[in-house]
Amino acid sequence: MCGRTCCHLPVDTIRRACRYIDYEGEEQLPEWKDEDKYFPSYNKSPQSNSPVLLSRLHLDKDADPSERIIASMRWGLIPSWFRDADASKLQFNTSNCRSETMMERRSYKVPLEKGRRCVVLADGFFEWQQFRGDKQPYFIYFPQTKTEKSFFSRSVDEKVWDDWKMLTMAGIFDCWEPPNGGETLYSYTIITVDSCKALSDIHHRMPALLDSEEAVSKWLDFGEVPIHEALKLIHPVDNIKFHPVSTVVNNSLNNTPQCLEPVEIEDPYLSYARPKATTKSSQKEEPELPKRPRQLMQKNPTPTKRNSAGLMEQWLKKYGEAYNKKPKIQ
DNA sequence: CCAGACGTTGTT
DNA sequence: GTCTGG
DNA sequence: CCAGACGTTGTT
DNA sequence: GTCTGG
Repeated sequence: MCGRTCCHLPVDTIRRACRYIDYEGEEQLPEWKDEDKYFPSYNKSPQSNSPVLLSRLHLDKDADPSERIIASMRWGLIPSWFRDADASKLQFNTSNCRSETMMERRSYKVPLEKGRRCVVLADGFFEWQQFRGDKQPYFIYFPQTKTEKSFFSRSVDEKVWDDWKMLTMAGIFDCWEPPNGGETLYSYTIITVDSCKALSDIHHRMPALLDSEEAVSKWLDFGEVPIHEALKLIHPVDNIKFHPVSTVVNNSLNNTPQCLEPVEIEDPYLSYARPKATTKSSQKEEPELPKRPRQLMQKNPTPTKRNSAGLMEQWLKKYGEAYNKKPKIQ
């Protein structure tokens, strides 16, 4: 599941991390709508704003459909029909959306049918593993080109973050007009799936990750890629790294780099070791033991099947597999 | 037809 | 136990 | 997601 | 606004 992220990079660094190649083969930096509504934090919770990618076609009627923009949006989707004057009065949770039922849920089906697909950006997300009533948080993120360790020390040179590969999560957004007037509120939900093998020891759900440029492009391009094609992108993704972090992250007010710092933890598997019951009378059901989380080395993701025609297909032929070969800016 | 919901997570 | 606020 | 509140009257 | 339950 996904109820906390880290997104601490400044606007310009994020824009550079989001450079991409459009269908004309041109390198682009996305424009940022509502730049001033984004506040970087090592500890972002629902109701706060984070950067999301979306097709410019949502805002400009005759934009190139492959053109991406970044917008600051509220985490926790407010359906367009919500009538209370205060968005925070919504009486149900929309920070996550189950992929299995999203086409049946009124709050998600309607925006999905309008093509309101977005890609939520973060340095990574946090997940809490439960054992013996305790909770161990982990930081979870895409594998990096530079060694992961170089990002997490206390005295890290902030410039190393220029090389961070941001996490890209599939989301749905909606637009809400405050009944008493004011600006349109853009808000989003993060789609969840069963967890991948690598994460299954930590938790049984995870956000739907888009782990290639091709997947991001298809999820965003609601003009070229119909829902039934886009839904094929929503599945567990194993291309992931993680490490345990301090419980400092538990309190969302703790906005410090310590939230990312790896910590040594007592092996929960060993901590469960105890004598086995030998008599029939004490043959109670043993509580299930959490397994030792392992850092699994993952292969490159297999490219998604290509189905759509026209510009999209041409673009894919040329750039679809250029994933990770980021062209330099200038 | 009207009334009322509209959502996810986890869990002994 | 359940909801709100961060 | 976790942390922390969960309530009213009247009072200084 | 739209769907489900009665």
